[in-house]
Amino acid sequence: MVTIKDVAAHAGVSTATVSYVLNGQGSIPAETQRRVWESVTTLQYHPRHAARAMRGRSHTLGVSIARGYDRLADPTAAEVLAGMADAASQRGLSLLLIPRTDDPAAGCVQVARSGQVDGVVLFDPEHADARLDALVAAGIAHVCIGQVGAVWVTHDVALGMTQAVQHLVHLGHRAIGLIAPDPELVSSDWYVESYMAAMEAQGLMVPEGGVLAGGRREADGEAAMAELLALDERITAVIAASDELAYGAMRAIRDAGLVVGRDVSLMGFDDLPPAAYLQPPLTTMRQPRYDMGVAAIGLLEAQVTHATPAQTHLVLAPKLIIRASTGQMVMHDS
Amino acid sequence: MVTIKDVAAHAGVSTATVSYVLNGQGSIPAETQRRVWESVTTLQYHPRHAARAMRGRSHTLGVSIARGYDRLADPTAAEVLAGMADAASQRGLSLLLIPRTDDPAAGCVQVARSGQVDGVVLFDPEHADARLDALVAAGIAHVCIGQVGAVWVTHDVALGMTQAVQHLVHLGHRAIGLIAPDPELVSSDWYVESYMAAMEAQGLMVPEGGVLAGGRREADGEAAMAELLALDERITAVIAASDELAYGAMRAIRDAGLVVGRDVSLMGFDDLPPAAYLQPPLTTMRQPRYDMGVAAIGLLEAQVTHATPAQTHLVLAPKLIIRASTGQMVMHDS
DNA sequence: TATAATCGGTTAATCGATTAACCTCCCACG
DNA sequence: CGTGGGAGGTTAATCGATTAACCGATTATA
Repeated sequence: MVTIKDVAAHAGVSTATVSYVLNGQGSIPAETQRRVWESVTTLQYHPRHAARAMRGRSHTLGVSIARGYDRLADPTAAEVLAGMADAASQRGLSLLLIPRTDDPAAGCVQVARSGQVDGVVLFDPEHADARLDALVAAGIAHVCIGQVGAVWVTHDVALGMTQAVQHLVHLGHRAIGLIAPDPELVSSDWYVESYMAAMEAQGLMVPEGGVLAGGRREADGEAAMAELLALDERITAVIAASDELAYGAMRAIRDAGLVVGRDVSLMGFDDLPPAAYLQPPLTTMRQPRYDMGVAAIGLLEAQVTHATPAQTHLVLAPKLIIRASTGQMVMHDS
Repeated sequence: MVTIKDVAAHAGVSTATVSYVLNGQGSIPAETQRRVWESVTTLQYHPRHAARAMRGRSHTLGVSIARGYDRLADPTAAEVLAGMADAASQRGLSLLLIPRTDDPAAGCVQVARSGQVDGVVLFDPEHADARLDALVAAGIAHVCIGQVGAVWVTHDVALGMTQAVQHLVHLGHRAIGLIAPDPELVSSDWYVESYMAAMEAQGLMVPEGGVLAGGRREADGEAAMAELLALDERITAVIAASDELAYGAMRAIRDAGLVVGRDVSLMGFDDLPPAAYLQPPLTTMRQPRYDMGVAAIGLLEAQVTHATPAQTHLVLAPKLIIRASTGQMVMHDS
């Protein structure tokens, strides 16, 4: 293994000089710098990361994934991670997947206390997340993907809901229902409230019984949709708070003998890959997943380097992806 | 920051004793060990990773993703990564996403030469992969996801194709076509040859013009399928070498006024998430992605620790996922 | 009896890079 | 002529953990 000593010997200078040249410090004449760099490339020298990290930072950020690494296969998480990875690379930082132990909170703290990482990104933080509490208690820099804790990045549910309602209104819909997320999730209230606000802003009444707590899975969406279709007031458009709920809702509509996009317009939230492959393809609000990852790294690095973050949180705009599951409202004479 | 000195002072022993206790070496009496451990927990001591890594290994493995981190959002890659992450955690190893630089090969070498990682997992290795060449030249432990280089992990195309053909034969099909991958990909030949072998093993003739080079994208599958449908010999079942090709093929079948799973049976390879949501849901060969990740870590760790790997490669079996896109052959009187 | 191993530890060297402190030479200035 | 100061380096302390070598007293073995 090539060390700084080898380079120093090869270039005929001391190790200190090599270090100064490498880090662009001190007053080293151009000629000497050239010699040092030449030795570096000749010997293929790469400073030992561990030795460097012993003083100062490790220039590595940790990523804590709560629900198991199979969560990586979820495109929602993977795209955020992709954004983080790109952003980190650009800043000369590495990303470390924090090993999952029996106690995730302990794992996060351990990896930071040991100096392996300078800060931690928390995926899927929950209300009372043990990891979050532990990081706060230990004074470790961190940022949450989702509106939890002190520093976080999230997507703009209110804006998304506003655009969703507007889209449907432009198509002529007035009776718009909502299949909300599982009430146990923090975000649930946000979806419901934003929907209410968006409806009011458009001067629309929320249909009687038109807001249903859906759940998380496809089946929940199916059940909720069936209920919505059974209402007295005919609902012509439905917003599902997630794509997965929308998948189920779509099935319920079809099972009722109706055509999605014609008889009933349906929207999702997320834009997961299957959305484009459904029959009909699903109109949905694409979440700015990649950008959330980029933003998270920015906030975390600011914390690590400046200690006093200029910003504590970011809310990113979603994007309306119009496909065939929403269409012009058609008058029925039922 | 709590160091080993603090622990030593608190426990009333020397730092060496603490080190021995922590690493389970030397002959330290139980009572002393107890005192040390007590101090460790009281002071919340975590050994500094950098100091540890200065001697011996970093206990970290690198992951090099070729095509950009957006590749992470591809469930194929994400699931492999999930397997790697779980396997690494279990062995007390961390996983580092290797930062992407202008020169990926240099990045891989740099991160290993600097001792930041002990070995590297290569995603998406190509025929003449610059990263692979660089790692070999530098003598760095590595393993490829895909049959390239000296140490690799892959899925069993031959077995998958055998099972696929068998499945279709059991359903009564005899005229089975193949939409092959892009001929430029290394794996293309494997698919074609395996298909030929599987057909022969079943005593079937390959239909005239029944093997078409598809490509990579959905559109390629659509075009190929259209061509297959136009053949003189009526083909009743088609195997697409990837789910994505199958998506397009499915569209072509529908556009021809035929029903997938009844008039024409269609299979994919991969089992990506959308496969289950298609109309009809796609029968496909699920690749052992997660297990490939686990296996890769195993091979890499063996290399890192024992220098002389017992195994140089692993071929894992895929799994047939039967859905509605394949069905009993029906006699037509066309 | 001489030699060696055991006990429960300690001391000090070591890993590779950073950086504060210092050194020497040379030139300019008063 | 003496002094100050910058240019162009060097020396050595330092980071935190690991580990070979060793300590003196006691006991087992040859």
